[in-house]
Amino acid sequence: MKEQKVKPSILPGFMELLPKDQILFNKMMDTIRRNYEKYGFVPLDTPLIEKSEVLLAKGGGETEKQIYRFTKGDTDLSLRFDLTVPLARYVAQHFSELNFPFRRYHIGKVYRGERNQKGRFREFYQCDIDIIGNGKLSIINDAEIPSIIYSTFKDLGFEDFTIHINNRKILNGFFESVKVDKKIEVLRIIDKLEKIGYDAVIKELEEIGIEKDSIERIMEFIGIKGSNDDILLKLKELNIENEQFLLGLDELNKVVHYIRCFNVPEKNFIIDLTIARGLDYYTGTVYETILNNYPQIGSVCSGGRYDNLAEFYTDQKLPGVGISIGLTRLFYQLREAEIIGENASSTLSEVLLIPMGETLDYSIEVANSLRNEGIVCEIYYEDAKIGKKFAYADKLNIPYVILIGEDELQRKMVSLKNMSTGAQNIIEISEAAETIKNRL
RNA sequence: GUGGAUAUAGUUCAGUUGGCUAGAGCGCCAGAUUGUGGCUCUGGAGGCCGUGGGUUCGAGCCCCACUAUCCACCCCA
Repeated sequence: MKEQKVKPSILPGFMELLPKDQILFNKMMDTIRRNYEKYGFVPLDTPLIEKSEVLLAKGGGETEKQIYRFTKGDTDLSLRFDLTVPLARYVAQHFSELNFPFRRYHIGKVYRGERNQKGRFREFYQCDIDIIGNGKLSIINDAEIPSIIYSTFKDLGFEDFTIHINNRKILNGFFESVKVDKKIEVLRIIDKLEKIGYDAVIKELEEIGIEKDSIERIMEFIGIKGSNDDILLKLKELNIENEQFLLGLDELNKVVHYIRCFNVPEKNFIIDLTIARGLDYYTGTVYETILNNYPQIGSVCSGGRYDNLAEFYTDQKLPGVGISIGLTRLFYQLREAEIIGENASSTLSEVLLIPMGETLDYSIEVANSLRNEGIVCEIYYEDAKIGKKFAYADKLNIPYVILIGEDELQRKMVSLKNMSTGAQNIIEISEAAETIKNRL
């Protein structure tokens, strides 16, 4: 009788990686963290689980349906579905102990119980930065955010990407000026322009009952193209007298000005009147970042300005601006597109030490010396044929092997083998360390 | 929540109009004179063919139900 085994599997929508991918993933996360810290953001970590009353304070259908919610005893618990709501709670709770503007970054997992789909996960990492002001927050912050995006994606190894920038006030003001009241619906539709195309947008606008005349003006408006200065000029020349519109245009002018001060190249950011962001809490500047060689991936980093972060937890007026990188999705899609992962290694080890015969004591001594030099190494302790030990180094892509037998022990030296060239010679430990450190 | 597909070895997939003991690649294990990996060769392990019912002399294949997974819409990172 065979024992019945439990099938090893994880829930759909949860991603776990093999070592070679996890190493890449962690490198990306380190790069993002380093960039966030470079701009003076402080780290924050909050519980994965929050009280349901806290997470659900805002109410509203879509997110609420996606929340993982359960009870333990009498406690009503929920898994966080983003990092912004916990931030709001945190800032409201510790308001008196924090210094404003509060600049924090937060890298962590969030949970959404959605129907499964390609590139969509139920558990995924978000890498957020937000700047929260007490009462007010300078528009220059809105310009610094793209600078951080630029620096980060540059460091991640991308050259050709564009940060699309828009301002909700301009959109809202414009809609008011053409007498459109279904602003949120219209925003959602024009946000889809890139995806569904010009004609489909018109069709959808007709379907929700927008006047032909208004549709024409909307399409004309979102069709405004050109350089950043061109667009700013064209917007001004629309001569719209709406207060919101003019406020938004003024903000956008300042944002563009200061982005240039931050030395973000002109080719890496563009005013794009079609991006709106679905989320209804954005009130000013909004961002989306597109990798130009892979537009099908969609936005890899998005965010914007909001008026009041923590209105459900405090009377304090806390405006903020922030962005989020969906690292899990970004990584997944980069790997799917075979942009990364080509020559990935399955280990961090730079060298494998293979002891032969009674040389373990000496081998450990060698490993100690190498590690003191900052070299990542491991020793193969198991009893096996030498061929199997070399095969281990080979399969893990460990670039060097150090072979330690009786001969090496006697001479207090090591045999260093370069696994890609096959070259091998007996040298001093210090010389081996130098060789390994100097590779590439 | 709505719509559409799929389910065979660890994995990716074959499997003819229903017919003998269900196959292949990759991976895994072992070997090809025991101080040398990749390449090659030889051998081996590994399957309730998603689950339950039905049709049939006979079902991996046909029918029904269930379950699971995937894809798209909605929404989002």
